[in-house]
Order: sequence, then structure tokens, then C-alpha cells
Amino acid sequence: MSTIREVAKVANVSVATVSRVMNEKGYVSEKARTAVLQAIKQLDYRPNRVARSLFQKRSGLIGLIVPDITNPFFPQLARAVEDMAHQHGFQVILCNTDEQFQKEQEYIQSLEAMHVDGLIITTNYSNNPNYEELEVPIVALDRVLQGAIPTVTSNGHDGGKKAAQFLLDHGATELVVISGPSKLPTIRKRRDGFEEIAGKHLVASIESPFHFQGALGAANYLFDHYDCNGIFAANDVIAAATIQVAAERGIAIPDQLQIIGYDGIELGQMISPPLTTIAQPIYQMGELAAKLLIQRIEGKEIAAVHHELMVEVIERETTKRKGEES
Amino acid sequence: MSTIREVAKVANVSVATVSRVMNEKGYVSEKARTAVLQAIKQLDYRPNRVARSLFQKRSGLIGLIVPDITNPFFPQLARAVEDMAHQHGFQVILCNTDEQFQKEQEYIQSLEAMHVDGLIITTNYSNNPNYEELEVPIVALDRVLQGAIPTVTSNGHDGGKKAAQFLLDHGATELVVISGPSKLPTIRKRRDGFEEIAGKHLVASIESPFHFQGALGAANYLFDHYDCNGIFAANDVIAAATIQVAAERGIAIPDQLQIIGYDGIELGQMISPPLTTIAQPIYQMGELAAKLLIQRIEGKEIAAVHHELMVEVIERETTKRKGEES
DNA sequence: GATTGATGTGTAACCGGTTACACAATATGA
DNA sequence: TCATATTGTGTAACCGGTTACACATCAATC
Repeated sequence: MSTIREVAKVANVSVATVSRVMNEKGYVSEKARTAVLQAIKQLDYRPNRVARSLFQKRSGLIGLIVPDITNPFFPQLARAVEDMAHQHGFQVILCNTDEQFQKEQEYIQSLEAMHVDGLIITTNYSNNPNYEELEVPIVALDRVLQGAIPTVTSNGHDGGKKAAQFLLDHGATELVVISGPSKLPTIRKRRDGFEEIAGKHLVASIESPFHFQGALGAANYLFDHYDCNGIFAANDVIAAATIQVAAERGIAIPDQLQIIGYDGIELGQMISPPLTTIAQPIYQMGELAAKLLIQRIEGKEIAAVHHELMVEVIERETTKRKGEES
Repeated sequence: MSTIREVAKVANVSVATVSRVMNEKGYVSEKARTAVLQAIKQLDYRPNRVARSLFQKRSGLIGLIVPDITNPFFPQLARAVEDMAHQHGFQVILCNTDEQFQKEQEYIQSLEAMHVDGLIITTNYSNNPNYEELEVPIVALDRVLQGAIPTVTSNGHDGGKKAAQFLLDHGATELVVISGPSKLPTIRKRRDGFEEIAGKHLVASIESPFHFQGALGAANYLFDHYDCNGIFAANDVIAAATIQVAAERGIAIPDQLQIIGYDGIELGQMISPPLTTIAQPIYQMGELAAKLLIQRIEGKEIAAVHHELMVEVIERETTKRKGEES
């Protein structure tokens, strides 16, 4: 791989001139410019980004910290972030924390040491650490962080309300919410919104882990202990598990039991019957987070600190058609 | 952020000594060592990895190029690669090509310019480009590349055979394979293996795109034109679509129709009924690819060039229990 | 003809680590 | 006692870009 000095030699100019041509900065004569361009082509010269980073203190790297890319909520988010980053000439570094505080800290340290230009974090350690003290710009995604850190979430409270209203409107009378880990604020909001509207129709409110196996257990527990005809699951994976357990037990969906999920991941349309769900605009959330981050990186001030996007219900087949409530 | 020279000043030694302490290289007196360590702690000094990269020509970065992280096959792969990379002190840069030649080339150029230490590629442009000419070590995952590039795949031919054998053993008599895009060698192998064993029981062999919507169309086409009681889908997403279409049409699974998928992604267990499938060891494949790459990066020669892992059938509920075939 | 400003170019320092090399000081062995 | 390791440390060059600054040249203006 050739260097700028070699290019300079071939083009018979100084390195400064080569640099000027490359960055289109400062005065360069037409003659010098073509000579340099010619030399660059001849040597297949591409500037060393590491060297450039060192001087400019800008690496063109964005760190994306997620709990686990394997959780089907995150690939779409990651994709959105990567697309937006790519459009602006950034690359993204993927980090999985498994929700472990220590891994998260390790990654942040590494990323800082390699001078990433910014960080997008979806994390739980909302309060503990010193995000505000970090020198790099940060945007929080799907989780709300303390302080002056911009965040992007969707309106979970409204989502919960919409879910309850939808079930009620479609003839469900005994409602259950299978919530996620209640230490997560975003999850609590969904549940609270649901319970607010469900009111006296609420039969039970139980908790489930996010992963499928755990949700299977929660669903079994639910059916063992309660009777209901409308379930709101805190995410689509839990909803899928609930559907599976219901199918095993011969409970007809949506006739005997209606189920509504949350998230709007692709999984929802792949299962049978296809899942009615409260869809977050996942891709847009990732996109917005990346956009905000890039704006901060480029020094623009950001207006609102907290961005909350709307959710919408996607009606599929785990709920009854309107007018057929029976 | 403090620099090595500041540390040197505080510890009252030269930068060389600080560097020696940090890298545990060369002679350092106990006295100097403790002074340096003390200074490092005092200043919360962390070496600038960019500067280190520049000199060492080693960035600690691995590029992972996938078609689309949103395709449920890839998150597990990415996770495995990232885990292994992290264990060895590397970070991974995620790139989505959408199977577009041009995006792939762009990414490779960028990654080269930022001096990634290695590349893991899952790509289709098996023949076209100049992978062999690249200076960075490469490992191909799930796709076979020409030349001396190490590859990691699973035994698709055997997988196809196993699928056919399994359906036959469980009482299916009229078999169909819904294959993926036949330009992909890995996909062709699955189909060929299946057809080899299916023999005269093969009723039809059709092609489907990989994404769910397209697969829905293919499944509808299939049911409109053929009668069969055993289907092999080239991946689990296609299988899920087939199940959904079958459910819509009131075809009982597995009683009237048995379905077997391919891949072994989590989706398979989340759908109803849970999917019998030929599972690739996805995580292990990613892990192995990363391991091989890291070995190459560290200069070790690699024995075998092509690694083919075994697949196994995971029996769930879209196929009949043995002994209950009819 | 002198002053001013725009244009064009090169030298060398700088970013922050790493390390070859020179030079000491001390220890070992004959 | 003198030659030879062994141990310990600092200076300065280097990695490959970027850019402040000095210096030229040339046209326009007074």
C-alpha cells in the first residue's frame, strides 16, 4: 500500500499539495491537481484512515451497544443504525453486553480508547454509571438515561393503552398482561398503560423473562392459574410462546382467547396465526438515533433531548375481526 | 485524555519506560515500574489505540460482511463472531451488503483503508472479485469462495439427504422441495441431496426467495399446482411461510402434510406447530470462522482450507412421530 | 513603481504510541 | 583485575496523514 509521500514523489509535488488535492482544501493549480490525481490512480493510492484519525481525532467509528443481537428486536435496530452510519461515512462496531454491567463497562472503555466518534446504547444501567462524564457523544435507544443524554424511545404507555383498548373493543372481557422484567422502565410503562385502561377487567398481571423458553414457563403458569380471554404480551416473543402453549392446550385463537403482542418484529407475521401486535417503528427509531448521534458528532446542537415515537396496532389474526366479537 | 508523555513526566521516567511497563516488554526496574503504574492510575491513563495501530499496522478490528443482519440466520452468526473476537481483544465492524456487489466492494475498500486485521465474508460474488489479491486475511462463512481462502460451511448435501430420508421414514410418499435462489451453491447442494434420496417420490422442485413474503407466494403456487404430503424447505423462514399457507388452507400438519425446514434458527421453535428442521451448527460456524481468522491474523498457518460441519435433524412437531406414520 | 491581495507550493512540526540504538551501571567469570 | 554479560534507561526516529507558516509569484490598485 503506497503512502502520500510516494504519491508526492511520483507527481513531483509536496505531500501538502497531495493532501490539498485529496481534501479539496486550499489552493491547488490545475496542473498540480491533475498530476496528483494521475499519480493517485497510477499507484492505486488510498489514504490510511488510521493515520488520518490520529491527527484529526476522528475515527469514523460508531459503537453500537446492545444486550444481544440475537434477540429479534435488535437486528432491525442495528440495521437502521448501520444504514444511516454508512450513508454518512461511518462504520459501526457491534457490542453485545448480555445486560452485564461489567461487559458494558469493558466495551465502553475499549471503544473510548479506540476513539470512536460516538456511542449508541441500549442498556439498563440507566442510573449507575457515568455516561455523562464520557467525552464521546452518546444517544440512548429504547431506554431512557438520566441527564442531558438524548434518548429515542417509543410511547410505551400509549402502546399499553392501545393494546387494552383494542382487546376490549374486540370483545375480550377478562384481561391478563404478561409483562417483561419489571426493572425495565420501558416495560413498566407498557404494563401501566394497559392496566390503566383494562381497569376492572384486569384478571392478572404476571412477569416473564424475554427469552422464549422462559416465556413458555410463564404462559403455562398463567393458564394453570387464571382464566382469561384476552392477553397482552410485553413483546412478540412472549406472545409467540403464549400462542404455542395455548395451541398445545387446545385453546382456540382468537375465538376463545385473543392475544396481542408488542414490538412489531417480523416474527409476528411468520407465526400461525399471525400476531396482532403493537408495533414500534423500530427501523425509524434506529435511524433517528443514528441521525441524532451524527448531528452531535458534527457539532450541531440538538433541539429536543427526548424523542418519543408513536406506536400503532397492526391487526392480524390473533384477535377477532371487529363486528364478529360474538 | 492524558498521553504517554504526561505519564512519563509524572513518573519521572522516559516514554520508553512507560511503554515497556505497559507492554511488559524489555527490562524495567521494580522502582520504575511502580512509579509508572502509580502515574497511570493517577492520570487514569489509557493508551490511544489509534496511535498504536498506526505504528503496529494492527487495528484490532475485524470486518464482518453479511447480506442483511435482519435475516434471522445472521444474528447468531454475528454473535458468535463477536464473542470470539471479544475474547481475543478484537472488535467487529458490521456491514450489510444486501447482496449488492457494489456495496460489498465499497465496504471492503473502506475496511482496508482503516486497516482492519481481517475479514469474515458471507457473500455470493464467489467468483468475480479479487478476494485473493487483498492483503488482509479473509475467511468465508457459509459460502464457498475460490482459491486458497479458508471457508466454513455445513454439509448441505448431507442435510438434504437427511431431510428426504426423514420424511420417507416418517411416512411421507410424495415429496416436494422448496429451494432457495438456485444461484447459491449452498442451496443447490441441499436440493441435490434431497432429490438424490427422494428419487421417484419427488413430485416437484420449486424455487422461492429467502424472504417471508416471497416464500408465501411460492407456497401458494405449490399448493395450487401440486399434491404432496412431505415438504422440504430450503430454510426455516420458507418453512414458516409454508406452514402459514397450509394453515390458511386448512391442511393439517403433520397429519396431512409433513414439513421439514433447514437452518435451525430460533424461529423454528417459536412457531406453531414447532418446526422439525435440519439444524446447522450456526453458532459454532461463526465461532470457527472467527477462530480461523484470528489464527491467520496471528500468523499461524491453518491446516485444512475447507471446514465442513455436520448438520443434524431436530425433530419437533411438523413431522409425525415414528411409528405413527399414518 | 510601490502596495496589496489572491493564488500556489514546500518544509517541518504534530497527533501519540513503539522501538532501534546508544549508553550506563552492575554482575559474572576467568 | 579485566573482559563480558545482564539489566536498566533515555533519545530520537518512525508510522502516514494534516496543516501552520513561510515564502513566491502575479495581477490589480493607487
